[in-house]
Amino acid sequence: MSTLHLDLATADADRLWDYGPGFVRLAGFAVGDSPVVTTTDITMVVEMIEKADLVVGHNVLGFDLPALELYYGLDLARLVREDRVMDTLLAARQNDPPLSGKVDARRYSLDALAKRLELGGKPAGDCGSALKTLACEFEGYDKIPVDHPDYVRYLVQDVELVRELSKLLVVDDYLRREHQVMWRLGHIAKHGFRVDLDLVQRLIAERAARVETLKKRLYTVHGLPLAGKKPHTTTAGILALEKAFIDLGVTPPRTPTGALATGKEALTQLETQHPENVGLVELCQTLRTFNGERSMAQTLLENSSSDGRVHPGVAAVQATGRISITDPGLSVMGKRDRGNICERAMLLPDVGHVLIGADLSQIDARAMAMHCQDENYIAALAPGKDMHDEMAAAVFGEDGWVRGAGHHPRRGDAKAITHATTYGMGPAALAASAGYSLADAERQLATLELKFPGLAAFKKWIRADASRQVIANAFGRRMRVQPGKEYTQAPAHIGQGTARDLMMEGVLRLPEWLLPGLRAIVHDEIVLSVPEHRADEAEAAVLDALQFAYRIAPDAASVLVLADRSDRGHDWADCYRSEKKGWPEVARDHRELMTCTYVGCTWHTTDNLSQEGRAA
DNA sequence: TCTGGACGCGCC
DNA sequence: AAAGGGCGCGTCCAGA
Repeated sequence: MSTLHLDLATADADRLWDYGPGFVRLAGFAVGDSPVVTTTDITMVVEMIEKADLVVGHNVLGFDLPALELYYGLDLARLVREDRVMDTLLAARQNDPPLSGKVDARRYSLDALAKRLELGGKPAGDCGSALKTLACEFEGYDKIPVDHPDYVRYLVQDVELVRELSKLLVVDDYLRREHQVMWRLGHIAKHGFRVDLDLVQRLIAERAARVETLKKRLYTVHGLPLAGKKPHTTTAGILALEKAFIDLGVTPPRTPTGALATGKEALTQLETQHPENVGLVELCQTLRTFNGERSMAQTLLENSSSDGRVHPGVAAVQATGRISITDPGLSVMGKRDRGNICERAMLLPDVGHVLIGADLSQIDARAMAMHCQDENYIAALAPGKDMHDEMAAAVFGEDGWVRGAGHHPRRGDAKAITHATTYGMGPAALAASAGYSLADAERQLATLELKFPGLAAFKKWIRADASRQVIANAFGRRMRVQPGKEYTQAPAHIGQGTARDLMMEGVLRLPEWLLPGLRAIVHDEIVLSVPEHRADEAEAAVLDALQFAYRIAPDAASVLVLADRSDRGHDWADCYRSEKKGWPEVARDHRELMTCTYVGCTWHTTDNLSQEGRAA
């Protein structure tokens, strides 16, 4: 068995996808326990990799091997298919999972791991690491002489660290599966998402104009400063705003920490409390409009490569294992709001392609059902049933609901309660968010416990289990729970983490010809760009992959995983035109009209039309 | 000049 | 005793 430990020295890592030849500058490798070799003969290293039984490296699946695939034709698909890659970054996260939040964001670098495991750290320079120091000195990672002794020493040390680290990491079945998963998701970064740069430019200009108007209004009417991107959140702006509120006869709203509250909630509350105060209502509305201004178009532009595409980062860094897509953050693009769902119109299928998509139905609830094995809960998720109707019937009774003839009148309330219970929401918060009395909220949560005893028992068990700090989901993903937060985090991690792995099960079941078309994963949704003439076939394949029955143990009851497909789109927003029937502008056909007569259309507004006509 | 925290927006 | 989870990004500010 020959194991090759690998690390590359490259130009700026951010430019992996568009730097061009010369990106990989120096390779360091060690076979087994033999000394580390460094070389600029990258072709030779690729040949060594293809001969090795196992290639080991830190983030090799996310960086080094894709670089060698892109620039040197490495057959990465084969390496992964034959289980010949071991990524110590993936392994480290499974071995020692991260807490939620940002606290653990820097715990998994090779440096940090080496320090934590006492493998001997790296000497730090002026700019941080030794490598950064060199990059500073020579003004660019791609300007460091490849024979610089510090550069070579750094690379040698990294390969040695990888080798030592790999000896300490446990490889389990989940980790092996995770390598397959992350290789597949790697196609999202590799191929990128095509951007409508003309539309991006137009939206940037329109936003700038709107922001200017808002700033001027706050300046002339309320005496706020004009400087800054958000004057009302600067020190001077806050002072002026406090004065404006007092002048308008109200006490300035506060956040829990005592700062001036300028958020949606506080402003809406002020408006409802003082509807007759015209000046105040105007101020609140202006501030809310300002808060709502986002710069997604700017972000897309800044992350676009020279190929006219964004190549986002894709990683499983979250405490639950959920997939983060960043730079740009595709998972946080507009969807629910009429005002910003058209952000997705900036993302396009490849030329000659259409975008297709599907989302998993109530996947968090199904994940909970699998784990808790509650008969009633599983029954509520049976095919043909509407889960929220069933939950409504369980909590509120069946009065006023005729099965098969429309939804339960309190379906919407039940939806919130189901969500609340999975995440451990208490009666007070439920009452506040849903507008119930405390007693009603208490009764509803209690009813839920009675009707779904298995669910209640499971939550109790997993909370206790979390006292060991690390819990595992049905697939074997290990998830860290913060001590003290077991009550809410433990069930939530199971719901989210298993939902994630069910989606990844679907990704693993996708036929390989679809992988180059992968464009985004948004937790329970998957988006692909496929050739228009193969769209039927692709949609069938995606639904087939995403839908299956799953049992968490040989003797457990199986639960179905079901998916709904979205529309074929000529841009990403276009995929939701039937889901958002009331918003005609979601459809690309509508957006291409010169003008429209729909009241409330967020595309054909007078502001937009006055720019230069939207339908170019 | 850079970085981390706070805040507030958005997504699931 | 009570307890809503997980994120990314832009902006501003304080502190190094």
